[in-house]
Amino acid sequence: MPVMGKTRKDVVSEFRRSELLTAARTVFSKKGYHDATIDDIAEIAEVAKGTVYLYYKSKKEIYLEALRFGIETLNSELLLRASGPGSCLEKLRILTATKMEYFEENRDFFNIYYSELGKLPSHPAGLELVKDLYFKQAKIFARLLREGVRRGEIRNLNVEKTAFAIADLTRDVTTQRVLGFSKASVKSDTDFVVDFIWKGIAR
Amino acid sequence: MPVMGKTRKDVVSEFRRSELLTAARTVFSKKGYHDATIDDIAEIAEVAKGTVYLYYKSKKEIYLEALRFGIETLNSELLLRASGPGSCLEKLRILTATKMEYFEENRDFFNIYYSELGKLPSHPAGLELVKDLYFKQAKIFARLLREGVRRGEIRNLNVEKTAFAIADLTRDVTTQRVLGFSKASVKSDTDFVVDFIWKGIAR
Amino acid sequence: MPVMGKTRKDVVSEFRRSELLTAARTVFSKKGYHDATIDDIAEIAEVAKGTVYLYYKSKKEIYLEALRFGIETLNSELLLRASGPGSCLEKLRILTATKMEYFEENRDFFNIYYSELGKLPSHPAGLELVKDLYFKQAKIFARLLREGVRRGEIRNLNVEKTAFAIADLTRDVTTQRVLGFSKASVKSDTDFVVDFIWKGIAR
Amino acid sequence: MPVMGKTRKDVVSEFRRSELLTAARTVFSKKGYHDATIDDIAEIAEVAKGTVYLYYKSKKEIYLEALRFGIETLNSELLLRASGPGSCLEKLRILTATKMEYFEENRDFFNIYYSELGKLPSHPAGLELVKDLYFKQAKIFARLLREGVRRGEIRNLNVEKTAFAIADLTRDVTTQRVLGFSKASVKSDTDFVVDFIWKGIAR
DNA sequence: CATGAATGAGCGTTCATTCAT
DNA sequence: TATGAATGAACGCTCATTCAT
Repeated sequence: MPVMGKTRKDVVSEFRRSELLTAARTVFSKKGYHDATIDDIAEIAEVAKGTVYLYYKSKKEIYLEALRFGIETLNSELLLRASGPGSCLEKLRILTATKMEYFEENRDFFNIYYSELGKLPSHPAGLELVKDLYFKQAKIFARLLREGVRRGEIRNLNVEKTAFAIADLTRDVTTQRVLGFSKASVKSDTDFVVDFIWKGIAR
Repeated sequence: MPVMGKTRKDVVSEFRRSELLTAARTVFSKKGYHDATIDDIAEIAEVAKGTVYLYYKSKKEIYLEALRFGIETLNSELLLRASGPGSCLEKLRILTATKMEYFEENRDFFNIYYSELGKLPSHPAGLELVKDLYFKQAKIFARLLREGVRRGEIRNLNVEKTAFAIADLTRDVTTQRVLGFSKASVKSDTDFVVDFIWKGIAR
Repeated sequence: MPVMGKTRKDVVSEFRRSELLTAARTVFSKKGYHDATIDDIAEIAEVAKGTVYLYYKSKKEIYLEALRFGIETLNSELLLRASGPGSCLEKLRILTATKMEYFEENRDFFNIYYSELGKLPSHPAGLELVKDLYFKQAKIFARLLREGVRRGEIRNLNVEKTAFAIADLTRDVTTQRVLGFSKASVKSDTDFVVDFIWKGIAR
Repeated sequence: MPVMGKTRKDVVSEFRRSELLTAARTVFSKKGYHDATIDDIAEIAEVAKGTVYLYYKSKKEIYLEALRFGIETLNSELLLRASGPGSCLEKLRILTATKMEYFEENRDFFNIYYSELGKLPSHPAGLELVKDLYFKQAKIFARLLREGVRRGEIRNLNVEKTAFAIADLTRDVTTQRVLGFSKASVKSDTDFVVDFIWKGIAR
């Protein structure tokens, strides 16, 4: 009995997939890709091991899915906030704060993203994800920069490279937080990043 | 017949260790820690599997050794260059260039450093290495910044956080190079980083 | 549908454990602890190597389990028989016969017991087993002797040492049988042991 | 320059063999056959690993040689003492004491003999050694018994089986000493054995 | 003779994946 | 759909043995 294009089955199925994804994120975050086992994930998700394979066809798939989900959620959020009104500096602050807070609230995801990212290009499927992450996200910042340059709020600079640098700096500071090197508040660290960037790019 | 305190055997032994380290670096770089096998390393080094264990007592040891070697070599280089004369900007340029070039010439090392770093804190021995890397290197930049502030070349800012940010930015740009996102020359990328930083920190 | 507190699965699982234990006993008996491989055991039990680890967590565990099972079964049997009525000589004959027959019917176990015993005290878990074997069994004989002394059937002697000697003599004669040095019937060898002991201890 | 049929080389060679054998005995005793390594033996003997193979062609050979040497030394000693004058009881006491003391003074050997004996029949070469041990030694006791029977000092009994039993009892008591179950003096334990046996066999 | 670096077969154990129920 | 027992390929590490020096 399909409702809204989704049968009851579909709903249950999606629910399971999402439950598993959450479990996977927790486990991958805590143990890393290799030390995480399907059993770990199944246990957290409170299903049997075989059940995992009804929803994901391999360990790698569930891993990439967890990564993709986190990236896409973050990117949607950023896109949403970037499209609002405001000066370039205001938007930069909003985007940076959004990212910092997202990482802060989703350390599970950040750990996966941060610790396993470097190995992704070896997986064929991983490369696309990296592109998604770096490109889509950098694009958001790039558009912001371009607008700022046009409006004269920002000096003339290499937009692409700067966009990447901005995206990375947020990640870097979060890394320092995760490793315990920065004990400052999220707000304070956000301010630092925005300040550093703005000084570097403002006209 | 020992010469210069080293017997022929010592020389051969050191040569083997270094050969193995190079092989390990290649393999770890290509496959990551977990997917690399001792057999892979042995094959590249053109020795039998057992031979590896004559020089390193475990897979983890050879991995950490490869990482440590790369870090220490880089840090020595940086220390050396940082102690010379020159204005703050000149030194910043020298340090950044040194690091960029080192990563460029030692991509194997960079891959290990970049891709596995996130997992190191789980190894007890790895934590010390991370500290070495982040702290010692950040210290070098921090001293530079402090001097610049004193001399009035640099505006008043959070020296520690900025030092980390500078260290990270070089790494970030190299990542973009490794992933193929930046096709510019090392010099050009170096200039970008220095420019970005300097604009961000100059008085 | 649980019956008698055991589900079908429990039954299957116990069956497997016991199948594996039997296989292990065969293999350990033939090759000794070190030369036996998990593959050997798996092959005899007609399962894959990994399956063994579903039921026992290590080679040492399955080995100790095989040893423990044999010892406990024997000791139960002895305790049961020792508690019945009868003169001291009659009981001595019964116990000796029980042990001889048990070894005869469980040569696999005897081989493990005999051939690896000497190394057990090096395993921490093994020590307890040795104590179980030597102490519990010697105790059974010691109680018998003490009773005999009290009743005046047996001369005054060092009960503890004699108990050990009696326990050992049965083992010794079985060894001679296993090595092919004694071709006599179990009954005949049992008679010899009982006779030898009784002459040595009777008033 | 051969002297007494032995060249200097032969002497040196025999010396090395014996040094290695002593080392091997120590190591095998402490660790058992499998856990002992050629490296261990070489280290104790203060030679290089390769040197061991100049004198013994395999680990198994050196092990069997160590065992054989211990057995033959003991058997020679027993033969020597058994051929002297004296009553049957006196001789029994002398032989038992000799064996007990030999084991006591050569616990290294006893450990090998006791703990690994059971596995020997699986080695083809080992079987012969076992025969040597059991047969030759039992023969010594058997001859004694036969003489005793002839002289009327000993009752009529199964000489062969009794001889084995006597040989084993000495071993059994030593086992109890080694495992720490008997804290009595060698003399006291010897007395116990002789007494037990004599009561069991005397007319 | 002596050395010890090099070899490589071998084994215990793990775990992603499958499949009968 | 859901289960979880079974599978077997894979890998780190050891160590008896060889052989060039």
